[in-house]
Amino acid sequence: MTPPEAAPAWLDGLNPPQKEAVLTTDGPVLMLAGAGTGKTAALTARLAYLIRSRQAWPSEILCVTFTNKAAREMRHRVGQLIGEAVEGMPWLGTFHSICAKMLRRHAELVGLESNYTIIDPDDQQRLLKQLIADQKLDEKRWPARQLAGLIDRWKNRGLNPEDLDRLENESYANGRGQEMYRLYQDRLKSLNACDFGDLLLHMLNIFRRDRSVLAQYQQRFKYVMVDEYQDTNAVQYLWLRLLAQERKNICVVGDDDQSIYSWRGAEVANILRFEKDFPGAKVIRLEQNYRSTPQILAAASGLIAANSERLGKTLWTELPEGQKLRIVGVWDAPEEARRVGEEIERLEREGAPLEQVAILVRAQYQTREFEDRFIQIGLNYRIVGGFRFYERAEIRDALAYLRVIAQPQDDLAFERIYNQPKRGLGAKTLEKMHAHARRQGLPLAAAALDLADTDELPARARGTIGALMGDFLRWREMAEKVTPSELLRTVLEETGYDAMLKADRSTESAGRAENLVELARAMEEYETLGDFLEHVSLVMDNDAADDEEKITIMTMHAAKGLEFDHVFLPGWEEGVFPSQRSLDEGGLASLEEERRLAYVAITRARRRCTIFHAANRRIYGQWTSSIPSRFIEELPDEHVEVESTMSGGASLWRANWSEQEDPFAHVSRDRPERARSRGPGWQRALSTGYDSTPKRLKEPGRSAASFAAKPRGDIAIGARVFHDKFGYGTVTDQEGNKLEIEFENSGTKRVIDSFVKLA
DNA sequence: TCCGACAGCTCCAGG
DNA sequence: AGCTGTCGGA
Repeated sequence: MTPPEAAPAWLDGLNPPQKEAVLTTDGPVLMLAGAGTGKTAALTARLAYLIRSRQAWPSEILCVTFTNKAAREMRHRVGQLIGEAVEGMPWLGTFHSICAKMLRRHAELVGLESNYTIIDPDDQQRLLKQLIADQKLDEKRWPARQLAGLIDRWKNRGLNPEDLDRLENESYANGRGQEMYRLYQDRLKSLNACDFGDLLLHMLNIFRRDRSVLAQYQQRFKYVMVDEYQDTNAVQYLWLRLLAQERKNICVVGDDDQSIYSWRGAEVANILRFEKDFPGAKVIRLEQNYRSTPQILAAASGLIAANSERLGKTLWTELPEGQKLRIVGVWDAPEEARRVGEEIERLEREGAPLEQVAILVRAQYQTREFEDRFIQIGLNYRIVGGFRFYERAEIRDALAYLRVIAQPQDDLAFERIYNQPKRGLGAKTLEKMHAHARRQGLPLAAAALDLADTDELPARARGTIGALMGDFLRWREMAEKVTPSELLRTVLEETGYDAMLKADRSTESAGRAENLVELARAMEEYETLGDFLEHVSLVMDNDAADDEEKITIMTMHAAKGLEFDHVFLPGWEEGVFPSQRSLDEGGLASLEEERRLAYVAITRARRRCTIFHAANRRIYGQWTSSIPSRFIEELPDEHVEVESTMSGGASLWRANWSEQEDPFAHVSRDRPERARSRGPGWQRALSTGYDSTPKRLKEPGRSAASFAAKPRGDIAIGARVFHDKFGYGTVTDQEGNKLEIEFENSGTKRVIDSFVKLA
């Protein structure tokens, strides 16, 4: 280690513990950083220092964040510190994006190709639905949603199908959990796809199985840094530990009071056991808060003190006193929105920048009321999170086309668009394609191509499919020559998707067309289709860069790590916040997590924080009355001021609330973690040479492209066969897997051999 | 095959 | 309330 003789100016701006964190580069470091204590500053300074002092090249530092926002922020700030000279940082990003990048290089080790598709939760559920139907399970009793949740949780814990114990297995469809999980994983492999959870689990499996790959990354990463360490789940923890255990130059930053992702499998215990995992770890506490006024800080600290299991820390600040937290009780949700709107307009008149104003809600559904109101009064707002750009139907359609072009095995994408826009292909056709695909072990698109040349389908459908498949071949060739965005424009034009939107005179269709234009524009930054598709599934969110001044509406979760001068916290009512779900299930642990969330929310505020609670609110369309959140009661009196627009008002509610008893007597249960290595993976032999390289397979008089498939061994010319639809017949010709058959009652037809039985 | 009516579910949080 | 999936009719 070389302490710099002339410390750069940016090091001077740091306080002693921050400096220590920056300069302690070697060995394990645990930075316990309370809200607003400048941990991002310390982390970025540390990064810059490592690079500046030549202890590591940017490419030798692994820096993991939780959100894209945080990654972007860090990239930006490091750039400012060390200048443009350094080409980005290839290994700075979220767990998922870093793993996706690694997995592209080692895909074959888990039976994937490097152009694998990353499917989103929507695709995941559709896939599971299919599997549930295949297995003749009652989807009503065993919803796909539930299975998806279980699989996610298993993956978060680093469990492969074979790692499940009996108890886990029992948790779905009377002991078929493991079987369904395995089927799902097999299906993903055959689609050359993986879900979000797989990105991490696959990499963990690779690291565990293949020492040389692990060693390669252990060598590469001289330093590892992890932000929001309290939110790492088991699989992330295991992954990190493997990567860091060789050099032990790992610096993690976290705050147990801000652990709000246990629903995603995060284990606060990870931060508590860091010193055990890395003996001799240096623990550095950042306790000076630079963000909030003493009033805000005291209120938040008073609230979080109600939690039991804490590492404990004392935040202090040198900032001037400031104003107390304000608690406003209103009659109903519309009034709440009205009040917030008025307050923001007042702030605006006083000259406060709208960028410094945020409304933080517990759940996404709360945003609607504010949107309605703000549209009415013409207040500029931006909703972060929620419906992501790429979750809109038209965007998903467009992406589905691109996915099929990039990766013909992507059945989910093909299924989405084979009849979108409507081209007269319905459920019957799909069923045929599925049947054929399954029999031949082909991707759906390949099966479609196969069927286009036969008499299995009505002539019309055949022609349509042939044309569509021809289009895909052409687009696939085009993809090599033109930019992704040009390709998209062509596809939208040639499929008639554009025309479909134009023909639709509804109000939304114009917006949809705009979104597609926006999509094409966003694609212009990308050189290859693959780059873009990965980006869109992992990174793209809808806070499109715009220069207009806007207030921000987002969830408390999304707000972690951010700060605003003015923060509004609506909906502090029992059942909304803490949420009903957390009250119904999860017991004390769950309630404490809600309280941490409240702590996070309040500590986002720099200068002013206002909490609202409404007496009435619609829930599922039903007007429901509610009582103020217990968290309001828990705020220390000396740091709050209460205001109510109703007679009796909040103070009365507070009094009433105190009478309630606490129903959370029992403590949460934790299942022992089980995670071990799995056996050798299996390589799925991909069917019959179907790949993304366009092939010259044109045959005059047939559909644009034919598909070379292996014939069935047991059928020869002259054989007598039976077909479900056409009845008995005799084979008169054979070409690959296609037979010409003279049927006794249906004339001569071309059919696929898998559709007939030997008679 | 497509479209509209109706029933049932949801709304906790992210990559 | 608003969305999605299912069912019956053109």
